[in-house]
Amino acid sequence: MPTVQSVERAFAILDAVSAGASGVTDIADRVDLPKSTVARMLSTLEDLGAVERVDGGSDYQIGPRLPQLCRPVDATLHLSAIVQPHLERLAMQLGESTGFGIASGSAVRVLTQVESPNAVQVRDYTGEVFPAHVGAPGVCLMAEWSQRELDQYLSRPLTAYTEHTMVQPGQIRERLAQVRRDGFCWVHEEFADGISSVAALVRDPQGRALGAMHAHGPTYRFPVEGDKMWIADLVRQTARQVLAAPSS
Amino acid sequence: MPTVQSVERAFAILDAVSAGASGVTDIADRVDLPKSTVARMLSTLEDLGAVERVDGGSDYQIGPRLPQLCRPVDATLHLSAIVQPHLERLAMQLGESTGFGIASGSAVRVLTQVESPNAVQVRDYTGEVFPAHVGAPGVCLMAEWSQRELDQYLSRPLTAYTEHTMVQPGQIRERLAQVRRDGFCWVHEEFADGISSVAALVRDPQGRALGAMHAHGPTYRFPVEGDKMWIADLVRQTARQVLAAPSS
DNA sequence: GGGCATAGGACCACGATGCGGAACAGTACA
DNA sequence: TGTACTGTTCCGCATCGTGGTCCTATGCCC
Repeated sequence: MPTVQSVERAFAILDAVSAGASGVTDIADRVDLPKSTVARMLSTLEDLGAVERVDGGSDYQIGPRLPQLCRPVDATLHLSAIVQPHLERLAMQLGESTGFGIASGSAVRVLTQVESPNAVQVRDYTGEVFPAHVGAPGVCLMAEWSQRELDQYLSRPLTAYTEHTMVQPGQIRERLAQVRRDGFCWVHEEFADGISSVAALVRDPQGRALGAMHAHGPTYRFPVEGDKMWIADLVRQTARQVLAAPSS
Repeated sequence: MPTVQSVERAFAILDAVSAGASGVTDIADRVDLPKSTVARMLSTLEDLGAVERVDGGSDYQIGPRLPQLCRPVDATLHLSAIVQPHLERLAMQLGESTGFGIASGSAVRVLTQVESPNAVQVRDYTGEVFPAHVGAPGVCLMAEWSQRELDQYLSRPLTAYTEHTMVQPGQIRERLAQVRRDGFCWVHEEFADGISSVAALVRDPQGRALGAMHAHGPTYRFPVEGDKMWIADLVRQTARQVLAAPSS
């Protein structure tokens, strides 16, 4: 099938811009095309937002359109976008990182994470997937599983992520019962050394769990002695607000 | 100036792919063009790497070319690439984050940072610019300034980033003399609360400072009591090796 | 297994669009 | 002021992109 020359030329020009070419003549030299051809292409690419002029001058650089194309719209991004302002507010209130995860089979995938205002903080886990039992969000989601799903999960040996990770089925069942009563879950140094976290479920108006919101921080400062209950309350309240208040 | 229709169409197709369209017919519907036009465009975009087929089938997704265009080649990236394996080895050896910064006027710009193997670590500062006096890499670079440059910098009030930041010119001059003797610099909680760091210069074969390599970590565990000297030696040695050993 | 519906892809006549040379305006520098 | 260079615009021309058509492949249903 014959290709479209104009599109090939446009990408050659984008290559040159990306590689540091500056003005029309420079780019024309690099791609071996007449200046008028390059000027017309640049004008079109600029209209499209694929390139932009540096400080309104006559030097070109890659524009915002290409990064936008690289971030494909994903159904879960919509949910992330709704949750995001709540996570940001919670991060400011607690001074720690916050995040949101959804079920991925019998694991949990971190959809989005908001950085702590502190320089020392937990690293970014966005996009990563973990077994449900090792972190607070996963435990919250497990509390919603049917008896059959739970039995199946607990019927095989569980992975310990630290020496503190709870892996005994009996203990896990007791923990889940407690989570169902409390509406939140604290996990200390089970997911990773030096990290504590608390999570609560985000539910839709029908009461189904969409995912779990969590806050986590270095154990040496989070939680402060005696603060566990109000922190858990705050996370639980924030989770409840996700689909109750308009996001803007 | 008239635009190039084919390029506009190509981007409309990229938009549709990015938005989740799957096959030729789907995309043709979304962009309101004949299938043959869309098929030809997709074939060209596929040749260019801008789109690719999902699992070799007939569904399309955004290809690797666009992210490549978004990362412009920068002269400093070459230097980063050379430094990177050294930073990675140092991060493994120390168990803390490492990084490399270069002079940017009288400030320091962090070119690259390598994560610590620890879950609790210093956040990523890559790309950020700081006044020279507030961090170990900047102080190392200041030690290379001429008397005139130093006088000019110290003639205006300096910004304190924490209550520990050294901002008195006399103290700074003494510190710089010490750094010239030692070949490294330790900074504790001056750049940010809870962070300590040590840096040493990376020099070219002519002895000129290209930038400064550093390691930093949460003060509660870095450095361990009594380890400051061997850590500083390790950073200084690693910095010396950057342009001495082949990078691979 | 056969029929049907749909999608993908190749082909080709045609004219619209893109090409590129030339000229001009603007800017920087000696 | 003159020169050199860059960016922009115009326009005649023909090449390239268009889009309708048709064929093949695939999946689904009976």
